[in-house]
Amino acid sequence: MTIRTRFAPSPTGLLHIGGARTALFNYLFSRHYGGEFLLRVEDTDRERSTDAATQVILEGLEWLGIRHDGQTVFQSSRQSRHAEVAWQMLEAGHAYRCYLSPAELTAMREQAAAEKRPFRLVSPWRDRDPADAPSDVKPVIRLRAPREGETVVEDLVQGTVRVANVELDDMIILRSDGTPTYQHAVVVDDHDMAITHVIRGDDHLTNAFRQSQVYQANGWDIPRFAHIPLIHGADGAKLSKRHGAVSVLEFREQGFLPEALCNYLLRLGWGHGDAEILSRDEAIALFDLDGVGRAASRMDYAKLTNLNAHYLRQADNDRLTADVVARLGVTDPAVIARVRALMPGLRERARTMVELAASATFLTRVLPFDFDMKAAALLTPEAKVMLAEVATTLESGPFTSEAIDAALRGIAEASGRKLGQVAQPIRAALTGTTTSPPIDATLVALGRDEALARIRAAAA
RNA sequence: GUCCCGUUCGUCUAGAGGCCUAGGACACUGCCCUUUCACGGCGGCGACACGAGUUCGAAUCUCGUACGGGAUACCA
Repeated sequence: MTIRTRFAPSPTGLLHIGGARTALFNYLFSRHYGGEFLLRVEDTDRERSTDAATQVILEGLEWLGIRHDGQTVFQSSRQSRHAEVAWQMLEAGHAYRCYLSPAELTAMREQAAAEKRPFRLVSPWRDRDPADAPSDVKPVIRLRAPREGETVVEDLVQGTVRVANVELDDMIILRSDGTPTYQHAVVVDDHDMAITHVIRGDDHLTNAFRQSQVYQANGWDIPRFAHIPLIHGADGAKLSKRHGAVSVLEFREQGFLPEALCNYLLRLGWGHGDAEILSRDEAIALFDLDGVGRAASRMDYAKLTNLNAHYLRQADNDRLTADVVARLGVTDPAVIARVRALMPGLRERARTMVELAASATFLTRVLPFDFDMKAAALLTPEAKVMLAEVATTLESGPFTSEAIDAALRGIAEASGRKLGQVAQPIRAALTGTTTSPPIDATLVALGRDEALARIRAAAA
């Protein structure tokens, strides 16, 4: 049997990291078993769904490199099929028309609350003669759920979960306006799409009971369920805007690489021995549902950042340069060349693209520029004399890393200074700061003309 | 309220009755390396929520308590 999974977001907001991880797990699981991964946009709530949100979800998945198979299914386009199934269930006696008005429902609920007893709706219309139906109320269609026994869900992550059927009331499958409810639509769609494994957040665990009943009423095979724990904020509370970046696209803005985010998300709630760094291929080879934990996990930016630094160090220099140049708004080919030249040294020192870009800004400066406090302090009268000497020395000879290194060591030795005492003032002159990649590489990236101009300006 | 789920270092996790004096990673921290900043290397700190029980033996099994989370919609 071909394994088929799906990711079914509702386009009512952003693609947050919890959703992204759910998509990742579905994707990895299907790939691991050589199956298919489908995408279904659950836009049945017309009020809250927007095209913009759909686009954000699509863009987020693409950025993360989570590709789905086949056409994207829009749930709204399947409403007639949902209704059709509802009518069939009605005809077969697995569902019934309920004429309870919203007002009556509210009254029943309030009374139950007042009496401090749990509210379990038992609709009088479940067994009442439809001939008694009031003519002024448009009915909803409710599932005729079993009243006795229990419903059991064999969950691949949570284990066997069971609930007494008396706890579950007859849910609405078709609203009075003829539109399907989510609980019904999901089942019909998953069945029609031949989904074999439903992997989703555990906030849906209790929905699985009701959905199982719909499958059973229709005589359909129930897919395997896997309810994965939610991701919480660093404070342990449910993820929300106040936790900083929530949307995956925000992570992109904050300078995280998609491969780093995927690796981080994979390890959040899933483990495989001591494996920490996993490429996409390794993840596909190793991923399985038995490695998924049951407890909610917290978002940890420090770990994400550390992972990002790892991937930054092995990323392609041209790719990083393009990103940095875009973030800095640089268009001058000469400056772009400097950034590219120094990229191997820069990327060793940054943890995010934002930091990388910041570390490259000195390459875009135009004389005269400001020095930060520490850099300015390095430019003592004595240092300025030395800088003039350095400038003179570097005027001739090959302007290569090796030659520059040799020349600077010569100056240090001749003047009885440590190399650091020579390099730091040069670094200050070149960058206006006290940190940069190795001084020889920095000089080479800037080019002889620009480098000497900066050193002379600082020596003056 | 009721139903369902969960609980190992600060965080992510390894752990499927003896291999656990509980391992790894991040964070924090000491030292080394060093051309600044990083990287790296070697150390340190640090956890089985609590209480009963089963067992020769429990982080691992059972029950209870506490604390979290989710669900209880003509939302998804």
